[in-house]
Amino acid sequence: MARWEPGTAERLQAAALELFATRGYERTTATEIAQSVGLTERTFFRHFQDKREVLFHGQDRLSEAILDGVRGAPDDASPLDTVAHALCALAPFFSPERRASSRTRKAVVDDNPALQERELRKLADLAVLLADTLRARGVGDLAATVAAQTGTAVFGVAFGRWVRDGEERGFAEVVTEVHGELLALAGRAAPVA
Amino acid sequence: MARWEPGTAERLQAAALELFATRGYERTTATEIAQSVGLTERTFFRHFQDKREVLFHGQDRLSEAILDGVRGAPDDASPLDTVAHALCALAPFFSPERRASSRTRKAVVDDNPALQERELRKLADLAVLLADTLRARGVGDLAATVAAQTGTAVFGVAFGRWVRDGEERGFAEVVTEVHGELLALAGRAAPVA
DNA sequence: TCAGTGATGTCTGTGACTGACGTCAGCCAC
DNA sequence: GTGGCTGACGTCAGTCACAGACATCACTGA
Repeated sequence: MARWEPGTAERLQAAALELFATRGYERTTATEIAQSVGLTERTFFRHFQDKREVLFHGQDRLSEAILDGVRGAPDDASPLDTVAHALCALAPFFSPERRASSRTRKAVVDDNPALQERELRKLADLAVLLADTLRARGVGDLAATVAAQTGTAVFGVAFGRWVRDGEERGFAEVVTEVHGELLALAGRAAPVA
Repeated sequence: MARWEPGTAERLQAAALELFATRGYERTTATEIAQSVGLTERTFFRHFQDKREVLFHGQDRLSEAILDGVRGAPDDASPLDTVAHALCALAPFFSPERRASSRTRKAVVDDNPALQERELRKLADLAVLLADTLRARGVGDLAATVAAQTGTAVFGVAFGRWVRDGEERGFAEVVTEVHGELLALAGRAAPVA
């Protein structure tokens, strides 16, 4: 038998989400989270750079999936379609069974400005990676930046709607709707401001 | 003569920017900022909710200007054009003389993740206000959300380019370029993903 | 003249984080 | 099988961002 149970970070994350959801983020200390799984505060901070990060553990798999989606898009797809395609490929991460826990987590984040800030930064970091990946596909600098920025905005809006809507709507469906709305808006706009 | 000099917040802000630019954000304590203008740490935190906020003092005037621009746009302008119009009206805030200090400030922010997070949140808060203002003009819910989100993305990209480019380019000109790029990208996209 | 106001200082406490160092089971070489 | 190495953890002490409670005192208006 191992000296320590494996999956320490995951246990800390689960305990943190539970405590945050019941007591609130600010009224939960890192010491409490650690103690609730039989560890010390110091160990908590060895696994996570800071207290907020515990809610974002494992999110890089999502980012990687998006980038893979971009890299796997047809060569002749436009930048915006490439991103939309990659977002739709994320559907497995947002299956109906995961909606409940996503909602709990989102409620916790929405309830605390500090957590919102971290979430926004993760999204911004993703936008930078997205732009890099688009540039690697030959997309021009400005076009890549704008497409990446717009794409993450679409992702954010779509995710919020997917979590909020009680009705059964697949994630890809919501992405398509939001993406379509963007194109409709652009179609009604003039090229010169 | 008044017991205390007026403009305490402004003096703290100037001192903070100076110290952050020379020593770096993390190696500057709130106590040091306060003492450099003859005040105490406690007074610093009476003027600013937290240490980061000192770099964002007075930014609400910018937000108000954007919202005014939206409210003052012609009634028949499309949502995206309305936002672009409002952004161009921001040019007085981004005059050539202010570019140097904007660049200093941006360098400080770009150098510190915590400051980036705060900046992103300010932008996100602006997007919410923008969406509300668009809705008040009769724009539909989803359209208002997407236009506001896209508009703040355009603002962010345009601001970054305006600060970065050494060449003399007016802010409105950069906004028009970025906005145009977005429309061009949308024109090359298909409505169904 | 005198109570009220507002910006400030002082004191004290909490909690997020960090560096240095000690501990100890499992693994590997010899 | 013994000794050393490693990795995950604990312990201790320290810094700093913030916040509550209370005192101070120039200025103000009645």
